[in-house]
Amino acid sequence: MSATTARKERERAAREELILDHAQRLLLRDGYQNLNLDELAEAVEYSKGTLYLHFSNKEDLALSVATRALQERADLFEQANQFTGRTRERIRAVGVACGEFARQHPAYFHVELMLKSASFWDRASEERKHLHSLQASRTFLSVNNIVQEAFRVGDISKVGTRPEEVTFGLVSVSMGSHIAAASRELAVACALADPFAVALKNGDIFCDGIGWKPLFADWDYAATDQRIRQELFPQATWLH
Amino acid sequence: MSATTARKERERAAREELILDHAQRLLLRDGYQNLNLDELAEAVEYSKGTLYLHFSNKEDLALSVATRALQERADLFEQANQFTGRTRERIRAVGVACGEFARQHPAYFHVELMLKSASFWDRASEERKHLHSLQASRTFLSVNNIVQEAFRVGDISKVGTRPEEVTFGLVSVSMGSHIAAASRELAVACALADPFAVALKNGDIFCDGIGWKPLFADWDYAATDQRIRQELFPQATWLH
DNA sequence: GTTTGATTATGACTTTGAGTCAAAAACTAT
DNA sequence: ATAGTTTTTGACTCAAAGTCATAATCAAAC
Repeated sequence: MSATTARKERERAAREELILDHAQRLLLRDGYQNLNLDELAEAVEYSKGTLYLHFSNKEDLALSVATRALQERADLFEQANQFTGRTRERIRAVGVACGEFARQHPAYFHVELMLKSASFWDRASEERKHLHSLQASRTFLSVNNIVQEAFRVGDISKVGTRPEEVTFGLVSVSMGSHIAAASRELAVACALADPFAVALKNGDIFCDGIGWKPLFADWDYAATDQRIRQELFPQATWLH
Repeated sequence: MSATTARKERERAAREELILDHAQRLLLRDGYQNLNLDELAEAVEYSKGTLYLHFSNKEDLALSVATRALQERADLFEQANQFTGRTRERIRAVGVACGEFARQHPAYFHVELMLKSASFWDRASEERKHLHSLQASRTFLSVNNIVQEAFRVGDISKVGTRPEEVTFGLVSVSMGSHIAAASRELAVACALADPFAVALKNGDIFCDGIGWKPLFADWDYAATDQRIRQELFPQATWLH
């Protein structure tokens, strides 16, 4: 690749990031339905045609926004995987990372939900779909690795249950909690103080339920939390 | 109200059901984005204008489809509430009802997810929104009643936890499991045999986690299941 | 520094489908 | 049968996604 082509490639990538930045902002403000490509073109100061040089259609664009966020999430998960300690402390680090991500990206779960609509996957390009599933695998493996090890070292010893079932449960609890917390009506009905904390708490209950040692009552997880925050998120400001 | 007016009202209601039936079918086949009102008008053999005599816009129509399904769900939940036995057996009856509903309405969770998109609630009519929240309350209360009683009789004795938090957890686990199970990729990665059974299993784990007595290991829940199926769903055919 | 051919960007245009409303059809009461 | 009222219609408007012929820009050769 010549020097010129390399520069062009860089410029193209930068423009794509610019488009994604604004698309994310508008998506967050208006939702997918009301995302207007004429307005987006206006915002990034390129023509609508140029948008289509990057993305094959609106779904493809939205999927890319979601994938970029998912990548950041996967990065956080893998970082959390570096945390040292008992396996249950490590899965907790992933839980905290997940909450931290949700705090920083209040719209992410909305976007992810949007992706569950079948029509999306019909229209998005194969390439973007592949990139998305790559990042999805990274988050899945981050969790599953820890669960596997927990079985290996005997911190989980539930007979008749495969590691993947536990991973599936953890993902379900986490996803469900965040989605449910995002539903204002339910959050109000349940008088939830901190919708992010509730996902962690539900995770604790689930882990206790499968008997993942050390159980919540048998360990100082407040200390673990503090260590997680110091080691993994030293920059973040913790209000509680 | 005169006899004529009464008849007209009946006819109008019947037409609305007809529209909702076909809308549900097309929504299931094509998703919300690709639901075409011209095609729907064609299918129900009324003009497009007539659709707008019933629903103020496309979102309003989709919300109505969702509400109708939710009503059926709330009916099942309230039926399940009649089940007699220990509180944990009763919550299990609700769980089975939830799974039975998911089996009968494979699209429901997709539609419910769609509703989480903010733009929906901006455009739907106040009346339809109210009807929806009414049905949502019914399902919430069905679960919350049992949880309250479990605290009252001492089957749950977790200090520092309010009943509503437990209810929120149960809803999260159930919703999360069904959504996660609907995601083909994850279900395949985890090699799930029965995506419906997994929601129940996750519920068991969660209940064990909060120490809801009798614990899963201390009671013959297979027998409870059989009783639930005989008493609540005698008509259904059980493959397992 | 000008020409030329290739690449890239544009925005006017096409198409699609949601939502409207004046006119037509159907119904009701006298 | 007729006049007045209500209901239904589908051609129309309008907004926004997606296209593509043309314009602008760029890179290499002379």
